[in-house]
Amino acid sequence: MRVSKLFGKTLREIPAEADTVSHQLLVRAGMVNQLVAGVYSYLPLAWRVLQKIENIVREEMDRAGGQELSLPVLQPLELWQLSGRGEALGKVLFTLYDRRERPLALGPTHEEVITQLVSRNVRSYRDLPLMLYQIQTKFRDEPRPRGGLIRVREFPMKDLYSFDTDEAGLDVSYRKMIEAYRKIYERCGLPALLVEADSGAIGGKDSHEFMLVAGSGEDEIIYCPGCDYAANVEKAVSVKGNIENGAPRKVEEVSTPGMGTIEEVAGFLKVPHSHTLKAVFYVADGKMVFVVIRGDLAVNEIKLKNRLRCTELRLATEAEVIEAGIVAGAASPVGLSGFKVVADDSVSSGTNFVAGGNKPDTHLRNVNYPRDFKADIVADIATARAGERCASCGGVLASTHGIEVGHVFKLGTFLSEKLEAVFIDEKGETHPIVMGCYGIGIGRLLAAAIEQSHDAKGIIWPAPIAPYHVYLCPLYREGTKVTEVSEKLYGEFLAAGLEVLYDDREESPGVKFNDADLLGIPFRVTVSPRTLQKESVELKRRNEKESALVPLAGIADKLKGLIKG
RNA sequence: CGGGGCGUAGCGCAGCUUGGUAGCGCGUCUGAAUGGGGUUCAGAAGGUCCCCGGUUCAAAUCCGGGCGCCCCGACCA
Repeated sequence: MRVSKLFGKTLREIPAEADTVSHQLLVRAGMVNQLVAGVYSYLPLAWRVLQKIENIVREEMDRAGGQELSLPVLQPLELWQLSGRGEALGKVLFTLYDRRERPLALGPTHEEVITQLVSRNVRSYRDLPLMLYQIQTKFRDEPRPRGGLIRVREFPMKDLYSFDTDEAGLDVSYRKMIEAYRKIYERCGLPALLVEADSGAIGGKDSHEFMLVAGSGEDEIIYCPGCDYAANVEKAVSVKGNIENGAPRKVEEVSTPGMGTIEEVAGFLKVPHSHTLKAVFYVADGKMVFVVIRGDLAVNEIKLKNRLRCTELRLATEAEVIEAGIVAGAASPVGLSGFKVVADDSVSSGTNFVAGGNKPDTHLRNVNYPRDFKADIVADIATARAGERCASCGGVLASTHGIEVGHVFKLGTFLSEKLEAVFIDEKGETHPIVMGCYGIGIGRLLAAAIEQSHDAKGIIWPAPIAPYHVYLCPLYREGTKVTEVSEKLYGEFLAAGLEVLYDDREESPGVKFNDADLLGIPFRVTVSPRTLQKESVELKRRNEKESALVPLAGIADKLKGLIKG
């Protein structure tokens, strides 16, 4: 491709709208253009990268036994009501009406469609296992698109769905996919970390995410430097430890004038935070929930939501708390009734806690579970934090941020049950198909690759996904043989199967070099009177500082070798 | 949905406080010189000042309403 003809202009200045590095570089390199919030056009350079990523993904999916197909974007809303996930997705679902006023959704994903399709084509255990995938545009009306291509509302995504006869089969498919994903990230130059994840609105059991560790990442990862434990903070667990505070004593009331927060109460009574119990109030699907947790810990709303099995969960407003007759600042489940009480399992990790007295300015000492209060649910609902102990090895947990570049789920049978995707086993018995699903956002992978690999000058593409292999850069063409030689080289490179960006513009060396760096093409070949004097060209790798003179003869083959290697 | 910011030429911005009909840099086009890291000089084109309404002799500027975009949070397969 000749740069003079390439559609897309490079920008010197950083676009005002872009905050994230990958976003800035994508815009400056003339690769993407925003149409509305979270919706982008991909210009030729970006399109080439997307296709390369897509092909890598496709190859690995095929290798793992996947069969590619194409599914509708327009989906009847009923299908989402049938699966029950329409409600869970809520406003994320783009909806529209056809001319007959029939409600439709733009597919945010395709589990429902594929399950229905499979239910019509699979009858027998002989048809299983099965892996089907598609690489298509998905639509999600995200509450807040951000970070350029990191979180968008319309985006290309690969989804593979596995169908097995039993859990053991699902385990096999799941492991195959994790392996395939590892290869994909490796080929894209991304050191992705496998972390345990919450399965969210999609439901199901096991779930893992692949994370690219990056400061700009939206997700917090809790990991253990001492072992291989790593989890999304939504899911992460830690050792809460036992709090030694003597044998249970008799409850006594203490006056705590004006003391409301754990900070204040603990300070006033001169006890550590871990010797207190904290009460937090939530509204789950419209009902007040009373949550108790040890004073030094924080509630993890995702865990809480999962335990409550509710669709909507939010903190109760001050007015709602008062309305419910709760004494904010001095509340505890002791002696209270009429609320659903959820306790973090830390309430049984110690004795003689300080808790609210359910009277203004009053707290209780020596509160013990379960002696003094009961809970409807006792479970881990705490947020794991860096500095706490690892549940697997006892090491000290650390925290970092990451960009989610892949997510795999063991769906189980809930969708196949709802949509009646069943098979008949050897004994003639009918069972729901056991499902898994595995997604990779292609555009996000592109953005993540840039986040992972760039410098002050621009993008540094890993060769397998670079839009072009070689940037052919002639200098000082007028009155010299540079043009002649460059044109010849261009032809040779193309003939050798190299992907070449040929900067045939009348620009100064600075402009060309800076554009070459910005676009991040792995190899730059400079032709100038100076190099031609020595029958050579200058070869420079984008990711290295030094360049070298290389003889003209055989340069195409040499490049070919370097790119393959 | 809550909080904050922004909207003026293709891009980045100034002008708005104190109303008088728009300017700078980059880019683009023309010409010349230059020649290894965004080169210099000369000239030119390019604007519904986000939209609607109001105040005024006069609105980019003041007032009201709306829309859009970005950031933080909520949220987010």
